[in-house]
Amino acid sequence: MERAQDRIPQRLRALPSRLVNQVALSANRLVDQALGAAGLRRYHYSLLAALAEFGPASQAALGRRTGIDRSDIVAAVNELAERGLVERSPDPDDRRRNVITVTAAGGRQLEELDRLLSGAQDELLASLNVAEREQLISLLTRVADHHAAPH
Amino acid sequence: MERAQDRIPQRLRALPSRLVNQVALSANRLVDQALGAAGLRRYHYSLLAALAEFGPASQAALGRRTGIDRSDIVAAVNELAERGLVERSPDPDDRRRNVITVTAAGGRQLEELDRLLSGAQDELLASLNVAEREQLISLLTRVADHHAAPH
DNA sequence: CTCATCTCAGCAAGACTGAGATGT
DNA sequence: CACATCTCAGTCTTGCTGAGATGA
Repeated sequence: MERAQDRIPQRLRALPSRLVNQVALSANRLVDQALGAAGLRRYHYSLLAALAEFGPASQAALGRRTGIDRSDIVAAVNELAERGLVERSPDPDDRRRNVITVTAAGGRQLEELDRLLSGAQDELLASLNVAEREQLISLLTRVADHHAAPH
Repeated sequence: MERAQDRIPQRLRALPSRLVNQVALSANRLVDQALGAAGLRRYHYSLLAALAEFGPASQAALGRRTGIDRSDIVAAVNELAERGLVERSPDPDDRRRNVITVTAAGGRQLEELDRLLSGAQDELLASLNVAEREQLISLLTRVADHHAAPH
């Protein structure tokens, strides 16, 4: 019989790449939980956020802005439309496109999701004070930007 | 036609949970690339590291120490054994178990993987100086530990 | 003709579940 | 008997690719 909690190798515990993955896992768990309280998922929030910030858009543009694959946008928009949070209508200027628009209910839902998400971030960073949170965000942003850059 | 690079919503860019995910993605890409140079994967490194630090172990113990699922250990150990990096032999004290042992070649391979991985971490954190790297690691460790704790 | 858009069908990898065979 | 171990088969989810239909 082995000890209940086996120790994790130091080589692994110290690896930044692994640390970041663990934190990402916790983050995803907390965020999924929070958004799940509203019956929605991460990509729903991404879509609503993109629509709220940049206004009505084609599904292709939404895909580029949120990083959601072209193939998956269809179903996600369907789900939002079924709940009355967005409307899909043909673009009169370019009949290949659907223009997606947030409804009033969608706007209210987004505010609610913002509150839920903000709570999840607080939980995630609960062990850090305000200055430390800002520092972590700043460092992560620099690392992320460095690799997102047009190489 | 849309602009080539669509802007990402500020709500998303600012979210710590999202930042951490982006960084984790870059980390995984770099690490996979580095280990791929030796023809191995992340879980192979985890296994070799666990064996090197805690000595020969059963497959079940390896699973607990590395977080690899019991079902996936079998194949991973097979792959390492085929390459002659570990040996699988029946445990004389408990005949349900296989005892997995690192070979000399496995030890050398681990050192090589350590070098490759260390290079990947450097690439990942290239935009930070040494003090900043330590700070990031310390903050991430605190966040990770806070959520890993036996709640 | 070319390219973009929307849509669907299907693949591949990863994380997991269930269950059987063996042994403690 | 309950439980641990090793193994295989199969499921589910996610991110992606390919291709067809429509239209600019």
